Amino acid sequence: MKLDITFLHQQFGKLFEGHLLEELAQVGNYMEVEEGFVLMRPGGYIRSVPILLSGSVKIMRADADGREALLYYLGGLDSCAMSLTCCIDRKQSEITAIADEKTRLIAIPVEKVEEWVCKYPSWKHFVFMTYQKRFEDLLGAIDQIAFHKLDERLLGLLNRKMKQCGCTTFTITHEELGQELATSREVTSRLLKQLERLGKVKLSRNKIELLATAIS
DNA sequence: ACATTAATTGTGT
DNA sequence: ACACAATTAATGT
Repeated sequence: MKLDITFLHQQFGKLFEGHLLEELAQVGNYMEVEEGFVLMRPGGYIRSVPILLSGSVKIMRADADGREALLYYLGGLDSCAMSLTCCIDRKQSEITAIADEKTRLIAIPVEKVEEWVCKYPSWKHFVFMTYQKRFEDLLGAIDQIAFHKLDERLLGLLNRKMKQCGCTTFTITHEELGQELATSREVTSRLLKQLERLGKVKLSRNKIELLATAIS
């Protein structure tokens, strides 16, 4: 499917100047991908920079345990800051990008991305804006990674409670537990659920049982 | 036993 | 953090 200039005007008319739209129509590559489509994985080279038209894309990074940590979502008329940095240095990708739903996007060849930064003020502005947005998202992601030590605090708290009452099951809600850990109920629920998967703990309504494997 | 409500817990963004 | 869905306990009829 080739790009229609009228269509581009509808989407980007407010954002980009006319000449840029024309070039976009020439070199941009329109794509539609289904949910679950892997747009990029670690180690892959970046050949083009995407701009989303609709849908959303999850950007993840494998953490130390090999689990995939969510960095941020791409949506709206977003582009990907990682692509932008990587393509300038021709570096390999350090992230995984997966379509989170059916997504339409325009892929732009890397040469043009660089060229346009000098040529079109509106493009430069767009690039800066996507950096700014992603930076904010990343600050949020850092918070979540910092919580990695929280599961240990939770286990410690449960252990202390166990010693106090001399039994392995407590009557307590996640809400109350969250307050003791100075965190939200949701975070506590998720942490407890992980501990349950690891077989450290058994959950039921208003009740938490500390299993032998978790006692220190 | 069944319906209704409230509280707790789970999940996606 | 928030919104919403789902589940479970409690209560009234």
